[in-house]
Amino acid sequence: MSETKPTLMVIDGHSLAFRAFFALPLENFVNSEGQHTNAIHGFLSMLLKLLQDHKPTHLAVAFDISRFSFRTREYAEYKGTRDETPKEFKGQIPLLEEALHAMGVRTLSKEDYEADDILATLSVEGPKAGMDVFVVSGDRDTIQLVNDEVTLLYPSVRGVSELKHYTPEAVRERYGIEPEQYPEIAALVGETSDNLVGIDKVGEKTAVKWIKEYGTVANLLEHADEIKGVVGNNLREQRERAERNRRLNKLLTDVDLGVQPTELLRAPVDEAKLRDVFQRLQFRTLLDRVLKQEGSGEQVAALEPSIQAPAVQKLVDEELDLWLERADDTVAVSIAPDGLGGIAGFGVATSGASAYVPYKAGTGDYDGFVQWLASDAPKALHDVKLAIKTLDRAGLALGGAVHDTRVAAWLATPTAPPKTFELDWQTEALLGAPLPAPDPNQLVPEIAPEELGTVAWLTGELARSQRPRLDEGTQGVLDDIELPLMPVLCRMERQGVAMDREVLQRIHDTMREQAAGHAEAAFAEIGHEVNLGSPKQLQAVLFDELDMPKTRATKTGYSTDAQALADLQATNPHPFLGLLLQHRETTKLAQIIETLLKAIQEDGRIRTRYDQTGSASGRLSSNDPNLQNIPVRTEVSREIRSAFVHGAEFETMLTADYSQIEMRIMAHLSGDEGLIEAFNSGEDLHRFVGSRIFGVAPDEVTALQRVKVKAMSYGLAYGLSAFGLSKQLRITQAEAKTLMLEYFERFGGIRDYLRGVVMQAKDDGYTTTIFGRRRPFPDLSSSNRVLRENAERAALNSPIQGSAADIIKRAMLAIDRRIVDEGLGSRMLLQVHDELVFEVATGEREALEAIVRQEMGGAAELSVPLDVQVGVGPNWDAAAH
DNA sequence: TCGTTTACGTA
DNA sequence: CGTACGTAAACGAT
Repeated sequence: MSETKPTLMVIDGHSLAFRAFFALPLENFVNSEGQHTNAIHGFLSMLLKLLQDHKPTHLAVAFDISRFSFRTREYAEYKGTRDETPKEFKGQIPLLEEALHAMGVRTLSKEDYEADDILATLSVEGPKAGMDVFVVSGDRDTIQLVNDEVTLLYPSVRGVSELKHYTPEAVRERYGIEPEQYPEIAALVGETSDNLVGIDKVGEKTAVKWIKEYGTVANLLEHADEIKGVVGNNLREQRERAERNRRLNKLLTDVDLGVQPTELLRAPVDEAKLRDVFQRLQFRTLLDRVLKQEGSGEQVAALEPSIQAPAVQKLVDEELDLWLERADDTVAVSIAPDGLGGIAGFGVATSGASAYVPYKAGTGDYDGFVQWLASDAPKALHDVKLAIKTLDRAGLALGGAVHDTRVAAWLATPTAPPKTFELDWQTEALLGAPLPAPDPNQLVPEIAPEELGTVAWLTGELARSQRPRLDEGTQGVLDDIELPLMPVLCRMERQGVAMDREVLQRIHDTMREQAAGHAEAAFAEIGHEVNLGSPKQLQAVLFDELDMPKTRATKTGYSTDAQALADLQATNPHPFLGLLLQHRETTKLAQIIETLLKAIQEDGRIRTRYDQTGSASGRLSSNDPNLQNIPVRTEVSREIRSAFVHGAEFETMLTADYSQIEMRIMAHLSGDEGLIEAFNSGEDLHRFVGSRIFGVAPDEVTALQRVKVKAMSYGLAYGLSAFGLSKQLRITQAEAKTLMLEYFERFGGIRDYLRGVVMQAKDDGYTTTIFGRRRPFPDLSSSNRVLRENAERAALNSPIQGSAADIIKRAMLAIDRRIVDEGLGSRMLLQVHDELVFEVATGEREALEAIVRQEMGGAAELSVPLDVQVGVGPNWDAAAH
């Protein structure tokens, strides 16, 4: 193979990234934390193509440090026409640099100079060191750099994927001049993008003609009196413009870069770093592309999988016991259910060894292992809650779960899409290793037993990579709240809640009957049938047939929601509207009841599943069925709640809820003395607040005043605006504004606190709850106002809602511990964010109530008391009163 | 059959 | 132009 000339490629980073930013749709490239990535993605894509096409031996990417340089000092308006760089773009540059470094690419920048000057310097120094140079830039000034050794790759207007190659020949063809003459032309014509104004009436044609004749601007100006006509006059009058332009568009070729071109030899890709950066950017395909194209031979070979799991051994009997005994560190565990409620096998792994355990229940061969599973020996698993349930069904217990890769992923980025918490996603994205998966064509999909060891090992690898990344607060939440909560939630899910089928059936029939009546009457009003459940058909009826005024716009037309219908009823009363609303209400209730009836299991109980990773705030969510949104507001809906009963062997139901916990948390976090006093006074909160605002005695606060104050107080924690408040209270915006001002005059600490939360979150990029739970808020710095203001409201709410979630979770832990420790037969069944529902074993009513009051009340030390309302009754509805 | 949109239940 | 959720029906694309 013959010696080939080394090739240096120098890229103007900002210029190319900026083109990528506008070429790729912003909204399609955003990671789960809201970080925009289109410029990074586009840039790296283009870089890969450049590397593939030109195979440079040396490479550097130059960045401007700021928009200020020696040029702006000479001419303040230089590039002054450019708009402020979009925030969405700016934020991508540090990440792009990080990605480049991970790819072994040097980045260069120099205070007081532009990236173009770096390009120019290397264009001179490269050939001196015997290199050919490719300059990649979207700035036309770089045309002056082109010569036999230097080729300019210039993005065409068509986008980022096609680059025009400017060789001296191509420059001559395009402009009819030598490359080094380009700035002479540009100085005369001007350059809008640099805010350099040229000579009036002089365009490219004239400029080229002049430069062909006189060679340079300087020489042209010496002979300025030879030029005839208006343009000649203009040239003479505006000569300083041309001179200034020529000074500014000359690129410096002697910038001290502190690095020789030969030192820009391409470094190998740092795969670990690359995976880390790309994981954060959520670039999966690009990762493969980079590794395939740029990874060394070995790295490419190692891609599947990129990390090597230790060989999996089969362990039984004494070998198994010995293995466990020798594993002195945390052991990662994976479990394979057999699909029949039992367990087919386990995987176990330490950092250096992995094994699988074929399991047969009832043989006694696994006594040691079973004991170890239940023991405190530290274990890491993916989805501990599911593991506990699976084991429990098989008659086994799990102890010592010190890490859960699923919940840890959620705690780290609670706003990420749910799939990113899953094991397969994490192993692929973070470790670059596919998770062994069963052959989907199998009748009973099962992974090969030895693969269980690999699953466990990958879980362990993840755990080892996750834990050090968690900040102290998050680690505390994981260790002290989420992990210990898992067995508690398992018990609640296993127990379920007893239902009275007959009650539900009766209400259901009534609702269906009423709904049919409403529908029939509604049809009579408009003279034909229509699907009342179809917003589209309703729009036709309301806005075309009945010619009602248009309501709030939706994506597909106009709203027909309850609020819109009520508004219409106020302005354009029509019997159809009322009947439609009634129909909505009755069918909704009937539907809810049907869902509940279907969910009742053979033993007459409903079992929900609590999703510990289901919210961004730290709350639980409930599904299949959702028992956290059972109706409560209307008479009929309370009847539904009366169908939630205690099991036959229990004495009664008990419910306990925190009253105004979010306001109390606000009082605590804000330190607002007025609000703290309100809670410590024992006076009705809204009455107290109302008396302060309206300057009357608490018992003189009118009902209307109390309603207003209450709406204001509750709205605070959600970032309510004067507009929203006016809408809710049906008062004018001016009135709402006055109310808010008066409120904050008395309780200014709250306003200061809420503002402070947002400011802090802007600084940190995340909010924190009382117990250290974090939630990221990337959109707080968005230049998109809607996004930013949405983020601001979510951010100010987040420590409040999140702390409330922390507190009730802590209460659940404490209550569960007491119930277990004191050997009570009563059980905690439901959690509805600020409420806990129990069934009380015979004779335990007082004891349980004492425990619940004590542990809920003591779940956090705030500067105001945590008030707990407890009720007892034969069903959920009765107990709540 | 799927994903999206609309609507609506809770705290 | 008030936060956080889950579910269901209709609808249009597949």
